[in-house]
Amino acid sequence: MAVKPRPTYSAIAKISGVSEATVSRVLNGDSRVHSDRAAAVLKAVKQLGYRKNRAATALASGRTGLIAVVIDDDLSVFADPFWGTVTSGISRILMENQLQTVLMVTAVNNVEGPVSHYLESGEVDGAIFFALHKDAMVRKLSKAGLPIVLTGSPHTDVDLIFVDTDNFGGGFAATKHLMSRGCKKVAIITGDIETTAGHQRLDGYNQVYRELGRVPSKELVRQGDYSYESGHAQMTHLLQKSPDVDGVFACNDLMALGAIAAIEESGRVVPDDVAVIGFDDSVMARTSRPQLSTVRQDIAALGEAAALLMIAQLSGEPVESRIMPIELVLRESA
Amino acid sequence: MAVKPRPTYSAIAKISGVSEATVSRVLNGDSRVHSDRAAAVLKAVKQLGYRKNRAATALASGRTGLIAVVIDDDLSVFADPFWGTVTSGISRILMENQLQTVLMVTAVNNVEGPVSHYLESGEVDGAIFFALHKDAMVRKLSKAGLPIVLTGSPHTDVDLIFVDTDNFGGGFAATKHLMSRGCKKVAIITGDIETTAGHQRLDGYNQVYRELGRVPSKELVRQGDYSYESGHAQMTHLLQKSPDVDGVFACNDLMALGAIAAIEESGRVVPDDVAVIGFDDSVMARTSRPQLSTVRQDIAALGEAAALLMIAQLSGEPVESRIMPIELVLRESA
DNA sequence: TAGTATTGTGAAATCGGTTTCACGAATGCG
DNA sequence: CGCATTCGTGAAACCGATTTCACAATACTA
Repeated sequence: MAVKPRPTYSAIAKISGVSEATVSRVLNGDSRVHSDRAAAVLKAVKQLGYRKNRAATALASGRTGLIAVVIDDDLSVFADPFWGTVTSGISRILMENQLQTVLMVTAVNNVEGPVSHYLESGEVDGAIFFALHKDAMVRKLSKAGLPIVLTGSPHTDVDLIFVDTDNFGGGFAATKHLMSRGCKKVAIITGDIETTAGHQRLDGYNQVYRELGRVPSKELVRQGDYSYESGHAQMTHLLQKSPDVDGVFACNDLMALGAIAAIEESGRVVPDDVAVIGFDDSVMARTSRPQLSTVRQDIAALGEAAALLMIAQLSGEPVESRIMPIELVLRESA
Repeated sequence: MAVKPRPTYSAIAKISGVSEATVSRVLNGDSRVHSDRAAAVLKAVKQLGYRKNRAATALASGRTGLIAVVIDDDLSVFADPFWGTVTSGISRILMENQLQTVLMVTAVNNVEGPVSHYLESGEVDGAIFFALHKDAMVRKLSKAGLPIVLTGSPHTDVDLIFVDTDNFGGGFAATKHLMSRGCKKVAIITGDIETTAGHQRLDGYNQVYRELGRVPSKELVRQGDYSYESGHAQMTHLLQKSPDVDGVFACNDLMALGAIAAIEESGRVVPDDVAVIGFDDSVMARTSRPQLSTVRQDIAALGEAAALLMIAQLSGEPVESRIMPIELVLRESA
């Protein structure tokens, strides 16, 4: 009936013959404690199977041991395994460092919204944000002193810490490969151009042309929205306006698949008539036919990097944003 | 410089002219407070923009306001959007009820592991588990008094609360449809047969045969592991051993796509020669060609139901496990 | 060797709420 | 109308850690 109450400092202090203050010192790595006393405390801790009460620690120290991971509601957590993977990478690293992940899937638009209030009021020690469209709120929180890491580049390049895929490099590598396999007229179907990631991929694409001393005609740059349907629609448009297009870099796999569908519907063959490269290396890239050549990002590593940057910030170390390398995965479509 | 300190009960008590005890009563809905005093307190609260300190509340009341969502590491959070969707459903509902989601992506096998200890030691008010392979740990925690909800049926049907898709109904509906479109010899590629979900889908399949007074030949029941490759391999095997198979129910979309690939490689046509139905209605089902007929589960609703069951448990209401309905989505493959 | 600086330690205050307890006032009952 | 309840309230204890502060013991300076 009577559940055995969890041990507290009081019990440890009694057993090891020191004061609670000393117990606290030992457990928080204060070096000024005599080693034999410290040993006695640690022994008692082990003997009792003691574990700190997080709430008490939080109240007394102001540190909660919680890191928020904030995901915009609009975002396709619902359809895109990408964010799940990033999140589990984050969670794993945080757990290894005695931190827990608080997941908030919610509308992040509002600077005065509940999320903002929650994060401001010290319920978490830091926050990791995913791919924002606006960073007003984040900047406000950052100014208020909350350690923050963005996953995905910030818009205004203030001094926010972020991790991101090498979008430019990915766009460059994909386009370059299309060129070097003989494509003369390489188009791009961009994603949401509002996002930095979308922009950077386009920049990579343009850079290839630039290095060849060429300029892509405006018609070859089509704007999609990362959906299958937009890939299909933009490709259809491309094939009508520029029937001699022979290569396409789609800014994600979903649009690439849409594009391939459109190409085949037009009676052309992938990759012989039109080569296609996607971005993400999602499951679909392997399971589609033809299998999709694509730009792979190490998504779990992205999450891990984000978590590590957060931990570094918490421990007061100087931190620098990180760009994660990409890898071109060649399959059948290009 | 000096940051304005957050208001506390003390401030509210002073402004509204009552004691801190009364402030607490008002803020916790104790009905015994005079309405005019209560009004004064609420006014002060609003005026100060007061928000409770979660750590202090947790320490004093023993309730942390946190619900753990525990995901087995092995699980394909990495490749499967399924769990991300469930999780965001959970998170949304919990947030609406002033609860936060603590995400733990970790190996759940060990009854004596860190997760178990963490959950036992009162750091969270409850835990929602995803698709377990063993429920020893969960049963232990449940016995220890921690409110628990499983997503996916438990193995040993002790009195654990769970939400699950109508796997039986899904298997039944898919198989039935194949039969009624004229298939004579319908095979099944099962998922991990260790999981209850896998079993139940198979049971649904068998039930259709049973109602027709038939028994599926052993050869028509092939065991996969939910991977694309296993779908491909099992289908190839099927086509060799039972060349006259004309319908396949694959227990997830990924295997269905693998099966379709194998069917087409053998020179047959989907759905004319062999009709295929998957399970999940993942993105791939829409983007593949032929588009995949499949069993749709309302995944977000699954998460929401799990969260609601948790909330009900926390408030002491009697709760019952829930089975969520499925829907057959017919596209091109069957 | 006297005087100051440094260490190691425990008592007690503190963090910000919740809850018990005691007590006066208001109500119910006979 | 007198006594037993019930109600509303505030003072104070409490939750379990951390941290300040004072003090004794030791180490260093001159």
